[in-house]
Amino acid sequence: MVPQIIPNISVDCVVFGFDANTKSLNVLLLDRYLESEENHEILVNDHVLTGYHTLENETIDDTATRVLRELTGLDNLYKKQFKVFGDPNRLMNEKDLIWAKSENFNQRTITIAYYFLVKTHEVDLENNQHKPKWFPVNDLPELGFDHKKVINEAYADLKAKSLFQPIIFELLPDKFTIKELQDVYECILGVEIDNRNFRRKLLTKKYLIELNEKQVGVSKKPSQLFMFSKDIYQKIYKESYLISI
Amino acid sequence: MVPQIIPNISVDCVVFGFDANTKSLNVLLLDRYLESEENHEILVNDHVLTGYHTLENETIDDTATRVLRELTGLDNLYKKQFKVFGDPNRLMNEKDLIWAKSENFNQRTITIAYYFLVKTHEVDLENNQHKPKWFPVNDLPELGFDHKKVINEAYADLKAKSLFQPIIFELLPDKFTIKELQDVYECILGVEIDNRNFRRKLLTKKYLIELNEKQVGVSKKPSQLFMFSKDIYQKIYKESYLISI
DNA sequence: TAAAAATAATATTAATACAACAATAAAAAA
DNA sequence: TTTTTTATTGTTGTATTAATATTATTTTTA
Repeated sequence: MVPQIIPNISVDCVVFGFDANTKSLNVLLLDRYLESEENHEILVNDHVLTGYHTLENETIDDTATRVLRELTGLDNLYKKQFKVFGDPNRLMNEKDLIWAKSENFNQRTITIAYYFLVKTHEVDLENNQHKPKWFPVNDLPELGFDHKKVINEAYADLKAKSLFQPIIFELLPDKFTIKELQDVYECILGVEIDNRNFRRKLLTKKYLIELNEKQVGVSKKPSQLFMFSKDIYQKIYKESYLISI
Repeated sequence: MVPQIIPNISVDCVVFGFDANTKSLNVLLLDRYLESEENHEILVNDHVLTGYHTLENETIDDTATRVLRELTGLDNLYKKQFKVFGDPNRLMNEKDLIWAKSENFNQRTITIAYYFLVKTHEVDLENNQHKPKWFPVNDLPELGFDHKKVINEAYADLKAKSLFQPIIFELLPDKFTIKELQDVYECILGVEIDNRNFRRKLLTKKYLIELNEKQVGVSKKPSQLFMFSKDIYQKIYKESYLISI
C-alpha cells in the first residue's frame, strides 16, 4: 500500500554546513533541470531546496526527518521548523510555472520550512543519486520558487539563535579547536571577533572539554582540541532574564 | 461568490493581553459547547483558541489578521507566526472527536499558530457576539484540541522574545509608568526585578519619552507617565553580537 | 491644618563582564 | 639552526550589573 501524500502541504529543508577551508556557511541545493521534448531547448536550469509532500499519518517533523535522511543518509540532525510559506502567489514566475506544469503541481501548496545543521564532512556527495551541491549562503545561485527568501529567513533565524543557544557545535566536527569555533561564529554572524577576548571567554566554559589531543598533519604549531559536552551544558544552563532592549 | 476555504489548513490565534489590576498575562478564549439533541446532555463544554481555515487566494498572514479582526474588531496588532501543529493525531481525545463529528471535520487538518499582543483595554468583550473571555496563562481552563500545548509554546516564544525585542509595549496603554512596565516584565518572565535597578536602567533609554503628564485619579502619589517611541528605537537600534552561551 | 499613609523617586558601592590593545611561545619547515 | 607560521597568553580602562535603604511627594484621614 503506497502511503498517500497530502497534495497541498509540503516541507522544504534548508541544510546548512560549514566549510572550514573556505570559512563559508553553505547550503545544500539540488539542480532543477528541464528540456523541451521537441527541440531539447533548456526550459529550466536552476536550483532548489530539497523538499517533499507530507504523507497522511506522518507528522510534519517526520516528513522533514525523512526528506533529510533520503538526501543525506543522516539521522539525528539538529532540526528547526522556523516558518511557513503560504503565499498563494509563491509559484508565479515563468520557470516555476513551466516546472509546475511538467510535475503536475497545479494547486496551491503551502510549505513548512525547516533548517538543519550538519557536519559537512559527514555528508557524502559523491555517491548520492540526488547530486546535491554546496553553495555559500552569501553567494547563492539562481533559485526556483521562493527558495531564496526561505534560505535568507532560515539564515536570519540561525544567526539570532546562535547567540544564545549552543547550536553552533552541530556544524563542527566532534573535536575542534577554539580557533575553528571562532571561525564559525565570525562566519555566521558576519563580524570579526577579537581572538584574545573570545578565547578567554570560551575557555572559562565548563562544557568545553579539553582533550588530550592536538591537531595532527598541520604545517604549523598544532592547536589544542576540545569537545562540547551537551550534558554539562544542560546541567549548568541557567535561563537568562537579562532585558536587552 | 463565496470564497472557498482550504479544508485541511487552518490558523489558530493565541491572543495575549495584560491585566494591570491582577498583574496577570491573559489569553483570550472562546467557549466550546455542545448538547446532545435527544436529552440535552452536555457533550462538550470547554474552551478553545480562535481560529479558522485559510481561504483560497489569501495568505496565511491575512487569515490570521482576518480572524483577529472578526474576534476583536482590532487591526494593526503585533502578530507572530510561531509554529505549525500538524500531528495526524492532534484531534484524538473524546470531546474533540464528538466536536469534529458535529462540525464535519473529518480529515487531517494542520494548523499554523500565531500569537497576538493586544492592549486589553482596547478590546470590548461586552458587545462581542463570540463571547470571548480572558484567562490567566498560568491558570488555564480545560482546553480542546492541542490548544494547551499551542498556548504554552506561544508563551515560551513570547518570553524569549521579550528579552531582546521591544514587544512588551504592545501590551501596555500608550501612556504608562515605569512601574507598570516593570509589572509586565515581572509577570511575563515570572521573576522579581529590583525596582531601583530597573528604573535606572530604563530611564537611560532614549526611546522612553517622559510626558508632561502624571497619573490622575489614583489615591497615592501619582507617577510620571512615559510613552515608547518606536521611531527612536529603530534609529538607535544596534544588532547585538554578544554570544551568551 | 496637621498627621498619617502610600507609593514614587533616588545614590552608592562592590563585583563582574566587556573592549581594546601586542608580545611571547611552540612547533614544523627550510 | 634559522625561518615561518600560528597558538597562546595578560593588562587595563570602561561599562554593566547586583545588591543594598532612604527621602520626597501626594492623597487621605483625623
